Amino acid sequence: MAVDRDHVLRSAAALLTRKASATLDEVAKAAGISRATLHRQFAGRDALVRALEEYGIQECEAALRTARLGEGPASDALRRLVAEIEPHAGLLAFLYTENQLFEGEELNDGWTRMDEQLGALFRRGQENGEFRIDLTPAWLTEASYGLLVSASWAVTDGRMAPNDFTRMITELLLGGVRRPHGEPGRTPS
Amino acid sequence: MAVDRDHVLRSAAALLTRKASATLDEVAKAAGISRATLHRQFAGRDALVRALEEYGIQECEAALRTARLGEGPASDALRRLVAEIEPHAGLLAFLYTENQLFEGEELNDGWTRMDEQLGALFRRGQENGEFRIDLTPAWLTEASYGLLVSASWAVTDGRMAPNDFTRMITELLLGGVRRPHGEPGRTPS
DNA sequence: CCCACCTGAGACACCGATGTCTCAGGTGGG
DNA sequence: CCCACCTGAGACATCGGTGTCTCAGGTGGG
Repeated sequence: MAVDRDHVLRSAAALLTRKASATLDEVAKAAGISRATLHRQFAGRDALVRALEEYGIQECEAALRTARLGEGPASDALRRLVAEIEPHAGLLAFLYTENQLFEGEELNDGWTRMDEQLGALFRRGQENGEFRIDLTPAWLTEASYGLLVSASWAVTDGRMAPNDFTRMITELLLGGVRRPHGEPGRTPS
Repeated sequence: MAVDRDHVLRSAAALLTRKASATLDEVAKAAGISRATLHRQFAGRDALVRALEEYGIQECEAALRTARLGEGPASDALRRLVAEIEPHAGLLAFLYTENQLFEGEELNDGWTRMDEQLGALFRRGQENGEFRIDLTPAWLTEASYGLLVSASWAVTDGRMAPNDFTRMITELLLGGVRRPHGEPGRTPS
C-alpha cells in the first residue's frame, strides 16, 4: 500500500512548482523516498504529472465549492475564490504552463468544468449589472488564470509580498488600474 | 555568412511559440535548412534560445520606443504599448515561461530594462492621478505580462478572436471588470 | 521466532535529443 | 572553365533522463 501517496503528491507539487524541470530523482528525494518506490506508485513521469493534474483540479474544485460562487455579489464571490485558490496557485501555475505541452493530447475534463464555473460567475455578474458586458466571460476566465500565475511567480520570486496576493489580483481584476471618476486625483508636481 | 540568420530566428520563434518542445530537427525544417546548417549558426539549443531571447527583447524594446510611453495620458500610452507588442506576444509568452526554467542562471538585462520602463509608466500614471496608488507598479508590470501571455495563448488556441487582443487586455487592465458606478445596470430577470 | 512484504540502492538497457564529423553536390565568383 | 565555399544528408558517439530488474536489509504481523 502506498507509503503515503498523498504526501508524495504534495511534495512533488511543491518541488515542481519551484523547478518544473526537476528530475524524478529529485522528486523522489524531495518526498524522502527512493526512485524505485516513486516508480512503484506512479508508472512514470507522465503518470505523475497526470496525478498532479488530478490533484490540482480537485483542490481547485474544492476551493470553488468553498467560495460558493453562486451566492451574494459576484465581486465578493470572486474575492472569495481568489482567496481560496491562493494556496494552490503555485500548482495551478505549473499545470497551466505544463498544459501548453500537452500539444495533441486530450486534456482533463476538470479544466473545462472549472472554466465553466468561472465563466458562469462572470456571466452572472454581467447579467445582474455588476460587471461590464464588453469583456467576454471566456477572456475574463483566461485572464484570471493569467493573473493567478503571474502573482504566484511574483511571490515565489520575491517580487511580491505574499500578503498582497489576493488583494492585488482581485483589485486589479475588479477595478482595473484607472482611478474611478468620482475620486479626487492628486495634482501632478 | 549566415544564409539568413534573421529568417531562421523568425521561423524558430514562430514554431517554438506554437510548440515549445520542438526538436532542433523541426526548427531546422521549419526554417527550410538542415540541422547541420542550423547548428553552424547557433552552437546549440541553448544558444538558439538565448538568441531568441535577445531577438524578442529587441522587438519589445522597439515596441516600447514606438509607443512613446512618456507622452500623453498614461492610459493611452498603455493602449499604444499593448497594440505595438501584440505581434510579438507569442514570442514573449514563450520566453516568459522559458525564463522560469533559467532556474539558477543570470537573466538578460533586457528584461530588467523593460520592467523599469513599464514600471515607470505605471508610476507616472499614479503620480498624475490617472491610476490608483494601491496597486504597486511592480505588480502592474507583472500583471501586464501575465495578461499578454494569457491572451496570446487564448488567441492561438482559438479561445479568443485575434481582433479582440488589444482591446480585451487594455480594457481589463485599465478599467477592470466592475461596472463604473454611474452607468445604469440592467436589472436581473 | 519466522515469514511475507515493502523499501532502498544500485546495475543495466533503452531512448530521444543533441553535438560532431565526413563527404558528395552544387553554386557563384574569378 | 575551375575552384572555393557553403549546404544537405547522413553516420556516429554522447548524454541525461527514464524504465526495469535484482538483491540485500529491515520491519511488522502472525
